[in-house]
Amino acid sequence: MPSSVNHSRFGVRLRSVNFMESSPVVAQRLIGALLLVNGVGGVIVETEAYDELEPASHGFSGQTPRNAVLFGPPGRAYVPLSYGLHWSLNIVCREAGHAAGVLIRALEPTVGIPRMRRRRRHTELSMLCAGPGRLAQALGITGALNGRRVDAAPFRIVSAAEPPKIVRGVRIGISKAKERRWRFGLSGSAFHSQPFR
DNA sequence: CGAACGATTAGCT
DNA sequence: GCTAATCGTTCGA
Repeated sequence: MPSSVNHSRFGVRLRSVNFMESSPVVAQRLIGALLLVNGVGGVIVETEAYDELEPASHGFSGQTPRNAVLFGPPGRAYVPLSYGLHWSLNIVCREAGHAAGVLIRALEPTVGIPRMRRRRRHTELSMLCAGPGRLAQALGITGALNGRRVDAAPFRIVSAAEPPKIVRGVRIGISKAKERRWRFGLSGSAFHSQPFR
C-alpha cells in the first residue's frame, strides 16, 4: 500500500474530509484515502465529481425519490442502482448550496481481501474494486446504505497523511458534459477502472 | 402509458 | 469489440 496512507489507528495526524466543498475539490481530497465498509476495503484510487448544474449529474433534472439523498445533508452515502444491475457509492458534498456528489470508482484492495474475493467470486486482485459496480459488490454496498453518514459505522474513511500525486481526465460512461475533466486518479496506480490519458 | 436509456459488467468473438 | 442482463426514471405521444 502507498506510504502516503496512514492505516494506523494510532496515527499522529488524521485529517478528515470536509464535504462542504465543491465536488471536484472533495473528489481530489478523497484520492489516497482509506475507505472501509464493515472493516473491508482499501485505498481510493479513482473518483469522479458531479454537480446538479451540469447535465451528466443524477441531480440535473431536479429531486426525485431516487436521488433525494443528493439534495440532503453532505457527508452521506448516495447509493443508486445503475443499469438496473449495479450499485455504486457516492458521497454527498455541498458547496454554495449545490446538490453534488463524488462517485468512488476504484480502490486498491488492502483490507479484507478474502472477504471481497468471496463476494466477487474470486476475481483477480486488479479487478476486485476497479469500477463502481465491482467496488460496491466487493464491499457489500447496496441501497440499504443509501443516506447513511460516512463518518460512522459501517463506514470508515481515513484521509491520506500527505497530499498524493493526482492525475485527471474525462468522466467515464456519460453522454453529456463529456469534455469536463472531473475524473481523478492516484498517479501510477495499477488499480484504476480504465487508464488515464 | 409505452419506449428508451443509463455515472456498468461479464462473457464471448 | 459486441451484447445481454435488468429496472427505475425520464420523455414523447
